[in-house]
Amino acid sequence: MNSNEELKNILLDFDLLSKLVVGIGEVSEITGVPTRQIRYWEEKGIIISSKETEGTTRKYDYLNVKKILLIKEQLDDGYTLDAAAKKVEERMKNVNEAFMKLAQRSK
Amino acid sequence: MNSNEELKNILLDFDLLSKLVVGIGEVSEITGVPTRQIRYWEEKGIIISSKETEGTTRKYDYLNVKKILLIKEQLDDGYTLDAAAKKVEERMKNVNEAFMKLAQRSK
DNA sequence: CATCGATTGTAGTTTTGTTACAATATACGT
DNA sequence: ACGTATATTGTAACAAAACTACAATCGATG
Repeated sequence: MNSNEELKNILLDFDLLSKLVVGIGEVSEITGVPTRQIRYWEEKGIIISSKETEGTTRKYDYLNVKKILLIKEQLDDGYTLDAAAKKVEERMKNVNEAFMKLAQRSK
Repeated sequence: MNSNEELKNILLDFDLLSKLVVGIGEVSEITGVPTRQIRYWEEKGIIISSKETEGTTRKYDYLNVKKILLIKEQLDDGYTLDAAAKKVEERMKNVNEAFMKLAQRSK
């Protein structure tokens, strides 16, 4: 099986991938950021889980988790939370765009 | 930004994607298969969530969800559960392989 | 109609997540 | 040192989601 076929196999369900939303406990395990801290960032408007718009418990998709990881990086680098958030916001533009396009292409 | 760059952007965290494991309720919403039914398939050994190996509550990764979707398809086509499972097992070989390779490549 | 395969229902319990309060810590300017 | 702003953490009381272990149901086939 060649590379294109592999890719297609995944792309076919890229929209499935975008539906994989995990709980806050899982996010904490993946990223190493305590749940309490994640909720705090959310209070500040830096992270927006799917809860804001619907359900009762917070759910995080790939883009959210990615963002949390990036912010953590910046904090470790010595940036303030706001500065980290701003920097990451920029970087996320590219990630978002790429993700969305791939999701779109697979429909 | 060209296609390769987009792809790379995603591939960079393909291992993150593979860590996104969702709860049974979410799987049910995504696939349309009732939680009760998913647990039943698991009893029969057709689906293997992460619970068997670790935690206390079941978690499902992309491959698990994909498998559930495929089994549902086969059932709707009139196959028995065992037959569906067998057929899907074959198809999953390719999906597994592709997924693993992509995850690997991104390290 | 009895049996098998497949699914569904549910009570009672455990795990996970939520809010809303407050406490703590660190840094910075006056 | 003191006050202030930023950032994080703790926790009690409550709500949601998931778990197990029973049992019931339903359709097809011998």
